Amino acid sequence: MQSGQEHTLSEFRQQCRAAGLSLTHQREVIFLAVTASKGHPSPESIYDEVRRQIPSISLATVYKNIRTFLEAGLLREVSPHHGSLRLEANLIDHHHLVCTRCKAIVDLAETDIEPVHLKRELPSGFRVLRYSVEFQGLCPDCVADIKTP
Amino acid sequence: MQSGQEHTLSEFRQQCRAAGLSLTHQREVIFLAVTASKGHPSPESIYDEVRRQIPSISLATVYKNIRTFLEAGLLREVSPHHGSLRLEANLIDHHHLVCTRCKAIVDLAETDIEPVHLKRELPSGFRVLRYSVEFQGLCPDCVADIKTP
DNA sequence: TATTAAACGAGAATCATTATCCAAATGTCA
DNA sequence: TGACATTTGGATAATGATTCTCGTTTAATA
Repeated sequence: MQSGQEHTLSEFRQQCRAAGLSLTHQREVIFLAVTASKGHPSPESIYDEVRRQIPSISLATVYKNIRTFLEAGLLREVSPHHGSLRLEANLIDHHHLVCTRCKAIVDLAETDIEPVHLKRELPSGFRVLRYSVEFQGLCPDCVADIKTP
Repeated sequence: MQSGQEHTLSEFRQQCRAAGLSLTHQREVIFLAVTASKGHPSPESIYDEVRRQIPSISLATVYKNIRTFLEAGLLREVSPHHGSLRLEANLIDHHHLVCTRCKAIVDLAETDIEPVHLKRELPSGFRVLRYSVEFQGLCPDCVADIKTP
């Protein structure tokens, strides 16, 4: 185990306890693999990584625990609607309101927000073509559903 | 056919001509179904809609043409990495640089941009919990690849 | 340490999407 | 306009990602 993971590990154990999740070796290795990954890994790439330490682990176990961690708030998914392709015919720059509960997406006109300003230079060499702001939250329907379940 | 689609339709025909795409009845109905949809439809929901006008259409035809439209730039997909779940352990608010070519995602600290300001109220009832800015473009590697293929 | 509930592993099942292959429609040019 | 070459459509098989099932193993706790 590399140095620097001890802290993450004890934090992880504490988070599991707080969330009422059993501590298993598989869970520790999976979670550490995600945090150790510099990028934004896919379940498959985590599986590849974890198998180096637990060759017998099942892909289903990786998926199951990733989902558990997402539900417990220990991990987050980058895109709130990765499951199915979503289309738009509006090619003009604009922004999105996304309901994290029902996955609804509502457009917000480019002119509805002040232009975004960078405080510093971007990582070298990245060529930005456009940007869009994603406001995450709850749509009116889901707000109502939560208040009166 | 509802009023107001004639304009979209003639525009569509012109875009197809410009892109060298054959004009078919299926393509027209599919494209109009996407533009008529107020939200951000999935292929499946477009299929359901289109079948009301062309009951014999195949789901594969819908997918094929959606892909064609995306490649020709007639449509856009909402999420640049919808294909596979991507994780992050960084729960602190931050932003993303996304390479539209190789799908790489790089974090940008919350403090790297000026706070986003709304010019007007959001659509009523939407409760915003957080926002993040997605800068789309090309990462250094892909910039280099394009220059020297 | 014995009991019980939760988690694991293997593989089947499901869902979204793409590929294949033949028939039908489109585009073009004489 | 008619014939031909090309593209597209429809049906269905195949693939890839993800979830489910079920019998076995492990963790939590008394």
